[in-house]
Amino acid sequence: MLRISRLTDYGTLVLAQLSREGDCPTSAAEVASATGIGLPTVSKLLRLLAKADVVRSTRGARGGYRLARPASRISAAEVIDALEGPVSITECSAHGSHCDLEAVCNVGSAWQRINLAIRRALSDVTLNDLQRANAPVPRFEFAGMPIHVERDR
Amino acid sequence: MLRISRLTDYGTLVLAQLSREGDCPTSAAEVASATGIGLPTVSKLLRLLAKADVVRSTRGARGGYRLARPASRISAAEVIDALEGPVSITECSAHGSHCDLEAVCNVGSAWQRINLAIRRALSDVTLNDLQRANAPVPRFEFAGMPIHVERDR
DNA sequence: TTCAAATAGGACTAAAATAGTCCTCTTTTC
DNA sequence: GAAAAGAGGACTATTTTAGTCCTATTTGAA
Repeated sequence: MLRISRLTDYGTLVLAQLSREGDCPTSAAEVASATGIGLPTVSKLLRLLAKADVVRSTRGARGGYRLARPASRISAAEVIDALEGPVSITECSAHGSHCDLEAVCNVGSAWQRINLAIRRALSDVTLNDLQRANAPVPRFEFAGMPIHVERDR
Repeated sequence: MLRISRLTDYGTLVLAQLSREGDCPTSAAEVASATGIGLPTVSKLLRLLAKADVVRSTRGARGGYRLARPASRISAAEVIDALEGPVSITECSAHGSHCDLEAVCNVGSAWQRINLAIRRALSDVTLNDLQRANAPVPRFEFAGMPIHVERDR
């Protein structure tokens, strides 16, 4: 349930690698060999991330990619949006209210609120957190109420 | 991103309908006609939900389905687990730690913790919450633009 | 000034997950 | 015993996702 795509998962590895490389442009090929992910796939990921301004590209010889800003200012939500598109938790909620079952459907809005809660949480998790193994578990809220979340287990 | 499947969405409609019917067994056909979802699909959903003990079935003539307990004690997480299987946010985290990139992968645990937090949030949302239709529908926006996505059908 | 190293972008294919349908069997009521 | 229901599984079609490849463009440096 609620799974991020494999590509997004790879995306975080790629970004983590760029983060390690610091500010000088790193080529897709270097990232590929450092992460073990195939070059065509890495290239595709980096292109998508560049389009979303999560990374910046430099073309030409000695070119490559680097993070568009520090890892502490890149959120998990941005990465997911860049790689999967900003879609919502249910299909119909993404269209406003265009769905065949509209007349009888009355459950939409709670899913939307759940979605919002999840997005908010993902916005609070940065690439830095994703890299650091022991960051605190994010706090979730639903309908304005904090939802209690356990610490590690 | 992070979308529940259409079947799960339908599942909540089906459950909402059963909840409205109260405690007497309601046939899949009745649910289908009340919700506008196809009968074969409704049957499949109810069978899965019965297997997970979210609904209880009565066989034979005048049989049907009813909720296994009050709507306030059925969580969104249970419904998702029943219809999509209990999987995690990333592929590798679902298998323990079997992934080709294991040696170079150091981002796993934060996703796992995000996953835990999301599950926790979904466990706190009940079918009752999902049915209550009116709460202000938050306009969903990203980077200032309302998000819509996805093709029409 | 030309070559090689890069990214940009899109088209395409293959594989996997999802959705939906259908058929047959069993259980139960009337 | 007939009809109304669920159980279960097999199957097909569709959609999504992943991954590859080709060509064009940009840039640095010999």
